[in-house]
Amino acid sequence: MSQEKIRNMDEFAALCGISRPTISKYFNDPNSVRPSTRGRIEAALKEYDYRPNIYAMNQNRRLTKNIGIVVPYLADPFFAEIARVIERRCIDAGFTPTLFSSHGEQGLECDILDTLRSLRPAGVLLAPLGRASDKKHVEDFCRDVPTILFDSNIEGVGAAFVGSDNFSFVSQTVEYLSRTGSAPCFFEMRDPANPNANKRRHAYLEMMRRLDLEPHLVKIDGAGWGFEEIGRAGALKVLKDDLLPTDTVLCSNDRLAIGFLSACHELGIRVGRDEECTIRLASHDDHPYSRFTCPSLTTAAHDYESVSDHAVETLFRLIEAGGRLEKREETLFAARLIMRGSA
Amino acid sequence: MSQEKIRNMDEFAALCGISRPTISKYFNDPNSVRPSTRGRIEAALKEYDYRPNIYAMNQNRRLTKNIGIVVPYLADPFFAEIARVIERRCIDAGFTPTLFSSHGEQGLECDILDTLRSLRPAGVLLAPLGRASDKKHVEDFCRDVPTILFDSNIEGVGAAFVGSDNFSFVSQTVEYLSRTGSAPCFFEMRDPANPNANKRRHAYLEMMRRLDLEPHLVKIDGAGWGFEEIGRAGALKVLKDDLLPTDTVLCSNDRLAIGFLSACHELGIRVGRDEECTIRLASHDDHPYSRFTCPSLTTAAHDYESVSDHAVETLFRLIEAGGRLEKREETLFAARLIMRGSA
DNA sequence: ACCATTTATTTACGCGCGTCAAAAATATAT
DNA sequence: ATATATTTTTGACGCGCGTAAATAAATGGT
Repeated sequence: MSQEKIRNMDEFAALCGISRPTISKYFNDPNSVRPSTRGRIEAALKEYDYRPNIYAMNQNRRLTKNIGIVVPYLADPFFAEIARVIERRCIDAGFTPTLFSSHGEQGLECDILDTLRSLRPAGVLLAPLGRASDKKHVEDFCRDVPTILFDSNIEGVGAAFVGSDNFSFVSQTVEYLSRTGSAPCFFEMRDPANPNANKRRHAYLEMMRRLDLEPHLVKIDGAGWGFEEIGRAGALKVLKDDLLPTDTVLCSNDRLAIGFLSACHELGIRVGRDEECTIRLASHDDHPYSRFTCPSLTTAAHDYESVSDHAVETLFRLIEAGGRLEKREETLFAARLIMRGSA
Repeated sequence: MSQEKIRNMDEFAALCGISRPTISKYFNDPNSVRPSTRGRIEAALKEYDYRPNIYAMNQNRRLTKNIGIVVPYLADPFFAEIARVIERRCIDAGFTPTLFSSHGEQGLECDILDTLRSLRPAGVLLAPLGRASDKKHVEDFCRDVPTILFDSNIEGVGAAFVGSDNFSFVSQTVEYLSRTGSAPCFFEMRDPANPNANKRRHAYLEMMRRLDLEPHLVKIDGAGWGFEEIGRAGALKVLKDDLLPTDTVLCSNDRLAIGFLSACHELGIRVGRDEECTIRLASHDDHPYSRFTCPSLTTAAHDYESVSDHAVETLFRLIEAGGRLEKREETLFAARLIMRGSA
């Protein structure tokens, strides 16, 4: 490989023996030039490693090849995992994804959207904070930038929503639990930030009604995104005060359940479906760690693959269509029940 | 707020009644203009919301205000957490951090460095893959871009390294374990990707030598970043075949320990320091979930704050110094022993 | 070998901002 | 009030690339 530093596209074009506009065309779409030309360019690319100045490129393109990925809380392995898959899909499609985490803060989410707007991305995949989002700010953003919402929906905002079907999660866990033992109570935060939590509560109540069982909501205090600690503290209180109406507990999500398990262990309460266990515990999300808890967690799994694939595909469709879809789409994927040791 | 869209800095300057170069100066450093001027600009900024085109800005600046943050595996909450802290520090200092994850893949790490190079960042905070890194590629990158390594060191590469003192981790756990019970064996992957793992093994051997105890290394198979599963599978094998030389186990890191605990639960083996427990387990890292395991994990905690603060501060110093430090710095922070239920 | 079609080249302009030098305006000190 | 130092303005150039129109060359089918 030659060691000369190439300053710009003009120099590189000269070294190729090809005109600059053709080189420019190549970088915008390698297939838009004749195969023989492409070959010559790529040969030169091997020899002198030249990369166009992205800032100059993006300044003049009406749309960049950037894609913004925004999640509410990256320290939650669930989001880290889905972000990873989405990122990969975008790269494979020739885009440049940039990952942002709102860290559970409204202000930061707004800042990220502002930054993103000035990055003029081709499109954005946004998992909003939910109830904690500045709805108007998100709405304004989605009007200007082609955006797909995922994980948590905001009615009417964005070109489409792709997520999981909360009813399918809860119906399967409730059905399974009540079929194999006593009916579950529903363990959740009093004031959940994520709209999925509300959907799950409603699904629980609806399922219990259908099965003609008496519903019990166990609401615990706590704010923020430290769900494990909130679940642990809530469970300690509930267990100590003997406030649990049943021996079967269905947590709104796995992170609460992880905290619940921790509290049980602390109090010497055994969880599982064996004889000597006094509590059965199930949950929702199939958090990456839920298979390693003690006992491992019976839960309803997101269809990660489908959600991320469909979100990305929808975004590409949206981009191709010039930023507008005929009408707002909502796609929900069903859960898969994963039976493990805890229930 | 007025609704007119401002197209460029010229228009905004006209609306302010201030010349464009002064506006430009303001955006580069708000304190470089007279307070009265600054006031007028900021008043106008409230009224018409204008933001300079970042692409045009960065094209002409010799150095951008971007900072790259690269971690080996973002789905590991340890890295997610440290990335979060670092990100925040950079934002507060007026930089624009961009987060990248190598997802444990050498190729991706190289791609990220290439992308980063063309982003012309002011500086980069890089936690390399370690042994899996393409050392030459990283070295070349560090020659061109001001880079601070963190978490895992590559000798002589980058302007500085900031990390944790592995000896301090292991010395504390080994000392504690052997003082309060039988001496620990060391449970680790046969072929660890992270160089810290090797340092920890050496520290274990050295500590055992100093305490005049017989060391036992328990090496398990497995590759990749799914440490929990590797730990679980390894522990299952070791426990079933009764290969454990002692009743006290020290895991190289918490994620292996989480897998170990899972295996113990599966086999009905009780872990902890109580009478009825047969195994004591300790580990290193203070992984965000280690307080919620059953039992909670006795571990040695990173000084997250100090590592991230010092890494960021060193990077700022490096940037101010124009990209060169007098000599390569290495800073290690001591661990803090966290005693919990498992040992 | 011819013509129609596709592809590449030439030339030139514009994008939005950084930056520089010289001149003008303003602030601070005496 | 005057001299000096600081800040702002004016005017102009350049950055590296996208893009468009007109022209030239290459291709491919007959």
